[in-house]
Amino acid sequence: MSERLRAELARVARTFGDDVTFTLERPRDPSHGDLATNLAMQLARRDRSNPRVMAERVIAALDPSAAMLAGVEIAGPGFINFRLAADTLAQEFQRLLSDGPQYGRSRTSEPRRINVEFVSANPTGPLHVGHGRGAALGDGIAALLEWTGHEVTREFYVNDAGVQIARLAESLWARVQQSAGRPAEIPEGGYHGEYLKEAAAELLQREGEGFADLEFAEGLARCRAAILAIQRAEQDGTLADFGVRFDVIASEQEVYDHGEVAAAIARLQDAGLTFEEDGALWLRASAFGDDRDRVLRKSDGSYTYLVPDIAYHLNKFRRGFDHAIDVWGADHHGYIPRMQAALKALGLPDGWLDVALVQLVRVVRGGEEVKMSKRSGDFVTLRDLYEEVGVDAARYWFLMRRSDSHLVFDIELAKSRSDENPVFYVQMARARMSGILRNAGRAPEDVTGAIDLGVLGADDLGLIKKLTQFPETVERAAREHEPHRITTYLDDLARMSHGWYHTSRVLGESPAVEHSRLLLARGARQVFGNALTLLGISAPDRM
RNA sequence: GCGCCCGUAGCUCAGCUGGAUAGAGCGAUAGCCUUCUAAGCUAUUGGCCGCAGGUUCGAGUCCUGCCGGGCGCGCCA
Repeated sequence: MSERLRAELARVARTFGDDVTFTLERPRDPSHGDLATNLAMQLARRDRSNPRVMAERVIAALDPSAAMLAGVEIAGPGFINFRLAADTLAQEFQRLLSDGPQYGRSRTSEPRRINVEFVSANPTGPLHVGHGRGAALGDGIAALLEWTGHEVTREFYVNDAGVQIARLAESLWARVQQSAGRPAEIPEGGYHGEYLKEAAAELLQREGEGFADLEFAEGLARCRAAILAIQRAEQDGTLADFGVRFDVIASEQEVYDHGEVAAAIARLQDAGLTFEEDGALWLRASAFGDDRDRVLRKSDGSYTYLVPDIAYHLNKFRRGFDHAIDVWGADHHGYIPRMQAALKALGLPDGWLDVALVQLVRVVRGGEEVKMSKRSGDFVTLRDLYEEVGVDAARYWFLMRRSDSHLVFDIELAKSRSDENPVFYVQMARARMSGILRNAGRAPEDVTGAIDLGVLGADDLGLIKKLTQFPETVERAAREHEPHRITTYLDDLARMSHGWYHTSRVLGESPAVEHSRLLLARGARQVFGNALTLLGISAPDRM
């Protein structure tokens, strides 16, 4: 809605010189008009002149018809406040109705191919609550980017080549031996979980008793493949039931097998970015923004975790992505500088990789914290969580807060059917809109025609304005990679909708009012639905 | 010790590339409503935006130092 005015202001700004940035925003106080700019103050700052005088010059240069303006005034220290032509709001609302499920989508002027990598959990156990937050965030960021016109690939990276998976295979082999009635011990640093006993029993049943008689190397290799398949299937199932699907599952082992790890090392060496010391090979990371240099190849000849990770990111770059976003747990933040240093050293564009961090989640039941201990058994898996509170509540909750703030997940509250539960509150607001249309005996898409703002009151108009802010909210959330802006918007919209529901009767009003309010109910229902869909949350017509 | 994140109302948190008088929910207090779905509305209460400087016409927002909390600082992943 503000784009034409912004363009016109930009044109005027250029006539005063081309290096001026300005904002155009909705003032908090409605008496300040529909939109306000600080352009005159920015120009005055540069020229050391009087902002109010500058504002007059800006206004004189402005073409009111180009921006559909009904009023312009100078206010405060030099703001220019604009009032839009009365039918601007009605026009935008009609666009909401005609765009329907597409409302809120936009086409960026710079569409990019973007890879969003998230969850990427080790295949050594079930996904926990923290992975859930990463899943909701990554999927939310991906959806936002799609909504604004980017081409997005959702990717999951499996660390299937490290020592963790080797320990897991050894542990499983030990369980197989035990199942076959032979003495065997879980190795040092191995996995003691019950699920390995079950996996061992299954394996013996499927492969026959002779499986336990295999030679150690062969048995281990098959245990490794078996446990990897089991864990991957388990994680994929958990994510699929959570509504998250990946386009690409990338494997660390394949990065090795395809020679990419060796190639990455060679490339770093050829570029003179490495040196040898104490029998190890080091990366000169400190020359590229890291605090210190980092080991690439240990003195025992094996690689550190960093190397396949570098190779993997090069692989993503080679696949033609203009931009990559990684979602990591906040406990890995110390890893960012060395990754960025390596990519910079290899000549990737600045800013190519963006790392979004998710803070850990504290789970609370009632008032009591649920301790996350694998040993004690009251460990809450992601599946446990959403089977108890529902996928909708879980996804909404994970996205309610900025990802870099700590999140308190209150299971009792997320389960409750009350207005204290934000998810319920939002879904209820939409269900009420559906209810109005249902009582009117009208399908939403059959409520058509023009809205008449003249017959409506302040609550109606406030709600309409909020609805028409949805597209800019999506754009901003996408630009900042911040899905929580959508939940915050939904919460505001729900509050306004519940208020409207009580003050503004629809059915039984005069035909003109009833018609316009039915249109409003349809529009509100649409925006709620679009926003919830974007976040992967259902939008039921009845609660 | 060094680095990163956080610090906003009693609690949980928003706060738009620096903008006009810092907001919401919950809680508390008072009243209203009893409904197109019961979880609704209004008012009141509540803030040295961690502290101290600085930059700016203007700072919750940017810079510096300090305080408090979390996390990370391995030839682990």
